Amino acid sequence: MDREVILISYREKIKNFITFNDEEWYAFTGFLKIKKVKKNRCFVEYGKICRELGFIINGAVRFCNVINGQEITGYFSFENSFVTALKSYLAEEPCLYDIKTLEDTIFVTISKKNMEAMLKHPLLSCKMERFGRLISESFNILFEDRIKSFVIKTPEQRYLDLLKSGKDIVKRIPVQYIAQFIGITAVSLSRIRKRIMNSTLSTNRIHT
Amino acid sequence: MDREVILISYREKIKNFITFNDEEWYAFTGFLKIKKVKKNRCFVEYGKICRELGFIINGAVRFCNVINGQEITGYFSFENSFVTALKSYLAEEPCLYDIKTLEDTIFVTISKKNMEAMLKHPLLSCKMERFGRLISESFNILFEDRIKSFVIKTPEQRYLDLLKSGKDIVKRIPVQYIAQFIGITAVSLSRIRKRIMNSTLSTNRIHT
DNA sequence: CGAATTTCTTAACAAAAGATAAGAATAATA
DNA sequence: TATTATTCTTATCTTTTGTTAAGAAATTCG
Repeated sequence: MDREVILISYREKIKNFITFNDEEWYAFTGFLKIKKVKKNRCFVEYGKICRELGFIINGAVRFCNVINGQEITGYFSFENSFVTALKSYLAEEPCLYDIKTLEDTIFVTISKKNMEAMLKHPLLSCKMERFGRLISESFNILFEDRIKSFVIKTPEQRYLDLLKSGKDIVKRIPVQYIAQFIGITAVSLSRIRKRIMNSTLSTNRIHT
Repeated sequence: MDREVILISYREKIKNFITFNDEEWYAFTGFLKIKKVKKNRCFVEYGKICRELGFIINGAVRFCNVINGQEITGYFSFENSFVTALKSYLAEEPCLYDIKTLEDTIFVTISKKNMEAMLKHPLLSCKMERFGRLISESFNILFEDRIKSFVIKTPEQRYLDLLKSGKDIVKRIPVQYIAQFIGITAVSLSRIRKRIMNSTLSTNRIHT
């Protein structure tokens, strides 16, 4: 995919966040970069300051903590969503996890520097404030639900919710990562899955 | 406290998010309301759409889910922080929890309607986009840490982190609510506290 | 101050999750 | 296709948490 095609796709996909007239679009695209990252590589690396706000055109990433030498994946993002190491990006401090690609992934990125330039740019300033706000708010909505699920739900309920949601994460992500996403070990999730299967089976038997 | 005093305090406290010249301030304050809520009353009520962005001048609130007839508190906010039922406020959907005051609390609030008016107001528009963005981003930073703690830490570690942080929540909040905040029962936290105490004692003994 | 209420701790048992290791099922790739 | 490697499940045992109930400690309020 060449730059022009990717940017056209990007413009379409972010139109719920921001729209442009041609003049603005021309100015805006000058600040964008395309970044192609092969499978299992880092988009953001532990210990470094994340200076990019990304948007996934296609592909997927996982947010990956290393605890006692073992990887624990806390989150996923798929195509058509914004990705960044939020705290690191916002506070300009070293990132405490990796963001790694699960597949070959194409990003459109805005560097922090360019974002700040746009926030001062006469033509774009106000629009970019809004753009930033809407992106940030969309993260808030995701996060609020996720925190609530940890506070009021059991791991089993969280897994059932995931199944019900029918999200990409269920279809495309290895079970071990899903377990970590839920906050438990793979072994424990395996037991939960068995419990669910058994109770589903016995329920079906009653009804037939 | 009368309105003028409260607003002066507000202006000072939010200056990291937004600053005004006198003309802007005059316009801005026209959109603000003061809300005083007695202890143990709702600032936001389950099932209703939250249409206010609040800021706590003094007092404190808890975010309170009702599960099987039992209250579970998932979060707290204290003076000098913004409060709203985020998802409900942003998506204009019924709120799925209460926000209740822990003490008599004074809020400065911006109604959604007024916020939208300001976002169109020639003098304030761009500033308010930014204001909204910065508030939203500050929530994101809090949320990201909190989610990570659920994914990679045990309840015991989460409690120890809280102690280390020395936050108001440790000093001002009943233990049972802290347990819920951590995602466990009060009984379980009680055991954890005992474990910690014992290991602290034995450590001290070794060193003396 | 004293009674009543609420909050916190402890105990006992059940249920769930963590750790480790080994075997089955899948997927990758030579 | 056969081999290798990875991922998933199962088993066993330990640790932790949930549940319920009862008693201790602290608060509230008349």
